Amino acid sequence: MAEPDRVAAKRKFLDFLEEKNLRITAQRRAIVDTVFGTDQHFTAEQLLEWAREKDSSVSRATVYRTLPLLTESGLVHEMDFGKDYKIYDPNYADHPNHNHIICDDCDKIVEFESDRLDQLENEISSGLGFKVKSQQLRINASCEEMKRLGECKNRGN
Amino acid sequence: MAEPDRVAAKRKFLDFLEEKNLRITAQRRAIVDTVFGTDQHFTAEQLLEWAREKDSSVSRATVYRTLPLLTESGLVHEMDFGKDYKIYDPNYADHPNHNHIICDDCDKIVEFESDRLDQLENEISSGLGFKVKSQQLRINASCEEMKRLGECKNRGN
DNA sequence: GTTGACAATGATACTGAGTCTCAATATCTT
DNA sequence: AAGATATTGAGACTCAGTATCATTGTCAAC
Repeated sequence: MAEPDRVAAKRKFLDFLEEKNLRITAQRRAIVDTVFGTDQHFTAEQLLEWAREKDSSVSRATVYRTLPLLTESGLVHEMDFGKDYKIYDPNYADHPNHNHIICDDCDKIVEFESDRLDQLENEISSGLGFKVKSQQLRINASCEEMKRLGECKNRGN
Repeated sequence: MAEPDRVAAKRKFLDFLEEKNLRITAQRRAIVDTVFGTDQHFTAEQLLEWAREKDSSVSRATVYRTLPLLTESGLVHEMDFGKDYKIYDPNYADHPNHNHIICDDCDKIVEFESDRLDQLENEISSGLGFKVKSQQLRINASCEEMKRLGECKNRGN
């Protein structure tokens, strides 16, 4: 969340490109600057829009081509909340394995981490004969009740 | 999983339709018979194909119209594993709140339940000011390691 | 600094799951 | 049997994401 982390993440991604002998183009720069210039979740379409503000030549195709590189590098997390589009999370490097609560009332997404949860998942998986590669706990919830009581506690997204 | 449960689920759904003043048509019968005649996970397109074997007049539109009724009734569970199609689980009435491990190697899906997990989820959610409406833990895993050791333990799907 | 191999690009056609529309048909009530 | 209306199938449509391809940009070798 702090500025240095973002800068570090950006550098890590540029290193990642270099390692794979991929070129650092103006469009990729615009996309990467956008991604690591926010801590908000975003969709591919939003990323296109934002990146175009930095470099109007960025095309939809390039955004969709760069997104897999970002997730492959481990710096951005791709998430599927059952909508017909995917959501990307640029905070993943800082908070690996975090999970999400989606409020069905106000569409806000709240992140949380839990060591107990991670531990439980590993226990269950190995008990079933699997090695966990990734996990995603999605909780669809309602803050309606909370609103009734006052402010809903979530911090937006 | 026993036969009586399937029959019960089917009756529950027909009651559900009646309560909502919805009609029991030949097409819906074919769809319902299909859904509660298997314990396999299925996609909308698979359901269409199977239902058409019972009644060739079943249309894609009707399948897509009936699916939300099935999930609304609580007897079928809709799941999203990050593919571009949804997967439906007719075992939900028997095993509410169960979760899934998807093997990235062989695409098999294994179900599991955990009271400890349910409890932990509720704790976390209410701590954050939410009331859980539904939850879905998806674990992407590998049985590659398990295969190396012998048979992978999962029971297919 | 030219050159050339080839990575990367944008425009656009395409895919495929799921939705919408609407005229025709089936169901249930009375 | 008749009317009110829920339901239907066919097919047009949507929209996120993918594939294609001719053109352009990058970088290493010279």
